[in-house]
Amino acid sequence: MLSQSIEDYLKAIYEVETSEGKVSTSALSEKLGVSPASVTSMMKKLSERKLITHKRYQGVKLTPAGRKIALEIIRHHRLVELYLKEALGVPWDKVHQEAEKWEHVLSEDLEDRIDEFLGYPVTDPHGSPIPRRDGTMLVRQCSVLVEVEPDTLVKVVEVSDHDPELLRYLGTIGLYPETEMTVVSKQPFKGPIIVELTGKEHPIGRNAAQYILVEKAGN
Amino acid sequence: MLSQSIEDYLKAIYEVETSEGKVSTSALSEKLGVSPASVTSMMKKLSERKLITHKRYQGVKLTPAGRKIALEIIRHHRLVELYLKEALGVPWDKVHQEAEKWEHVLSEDLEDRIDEFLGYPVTDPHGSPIPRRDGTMLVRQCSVLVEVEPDTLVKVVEVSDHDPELLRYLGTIGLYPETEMTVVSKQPFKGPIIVELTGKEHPIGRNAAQYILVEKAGN
DNA sequence: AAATAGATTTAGACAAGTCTAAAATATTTT
DNA sequence: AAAATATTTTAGACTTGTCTAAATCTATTT
Repeated sequence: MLSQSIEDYLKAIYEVETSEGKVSTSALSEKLGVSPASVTSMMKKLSERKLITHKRYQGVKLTPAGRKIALEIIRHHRLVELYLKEALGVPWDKVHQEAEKWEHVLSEDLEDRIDEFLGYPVTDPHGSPIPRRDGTMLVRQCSVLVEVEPDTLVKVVEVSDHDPELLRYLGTIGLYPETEMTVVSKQPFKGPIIVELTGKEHPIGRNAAQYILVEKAGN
Repeated sequence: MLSQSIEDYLKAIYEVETSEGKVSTSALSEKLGVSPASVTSMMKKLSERKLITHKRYQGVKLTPAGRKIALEIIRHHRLVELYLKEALGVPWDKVHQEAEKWEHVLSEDLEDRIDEFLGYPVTDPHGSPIPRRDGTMLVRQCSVLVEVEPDTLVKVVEVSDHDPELLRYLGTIGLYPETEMTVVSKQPFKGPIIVELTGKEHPIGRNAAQYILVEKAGN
């Protein structure tokens, strides 16, 4: 069995790897809320176990074995998020926090039962793809909302789950994965992006719009 | 926040206290699968935190604060057991093992949602009473099956969850909490107890019968 | 290309929880 | 009641994961 710490590190490495390409000590330190020195010492341990490769002073990379484990944890996390929402009505801005704990205690048996209960779902409540048991994951082609040209009809694909407050705001304006909306305008000087959705216009900060993934819709 | 270890110790102390009255170092050592020395050192820590009182070489006792925490954990455990059975169809011989992990990661919010989903239940799948949020718990008057006189109609109240194999056997003969059955005979020389249930007779070992609680039924 | 700033690693300490072996205390047997 | 046995505690070590401070390496600036 792997410790919860090791699981957390592998997941963080996977996430940084996907979102930023290179995985630095400081990025992990920040993401996990531990000192850089702690990261280095854990990297040593993960290297010895062949879960990552580590070149001194150059970042870190998952081995296939490490990636497999990271994806299992992420699968747990996302299945649990969806389960909590569907089965127990936990609001979408709270499921992440709960799943952070549950992902480490989910047995394979329960994973399967939850998967079945949910009808073998493909995405979690934020639209993130749920890794399959075999370690593969759906890849989608989509754009960041902040980069979409005005006057485009888009469909929301995914919203980052890292900020509960953003999720609550998006909930109040009805912006969820699968929602269609029109990008009306981009205000200058890093001003907000205006979207139209169920007949109303809503501002979305540039910063927030970094965390919303969309694809061109309909037409 | 309390560590998982501390929670496990408090729960174990509560359980030994209820089932044996006196809580010795060796009983805890056995129950928790750690060395006696480890128990002593943890007792020191729990004493300092005023969760137990400890007299050297005489056992240990929960303080009201310690008991409250123990009961919260047990509440989590039993709610989760019932939830896993009701909502996800986990068989009753497996819920205990899962609940051992989940009891430590259940938030108050989720505890309430599960409680509501289950309709504010009073007992878990093995018939054990679920402590209430306020730290009180139903007390019932019942007998150990092994001590019941033959020719008595009894109703099963509670079955210990400590041995999955026993639970599977009892499941196959249809012996669950709330089931009514007749004690037919007690075989001599520590032989089995014979019970009649849905028209058939089944043997139950003396040892197993220690773990089955019943009350006089009907009449 | 040298100086400086920034990132990473090393060294050494600490806390939690465990262990084994030895010492201290209780209990049981003779 | 003394001896033998069993239980509990102490002492000291080990592991995991963390930290701070200092040393080392890399990248940037001038």
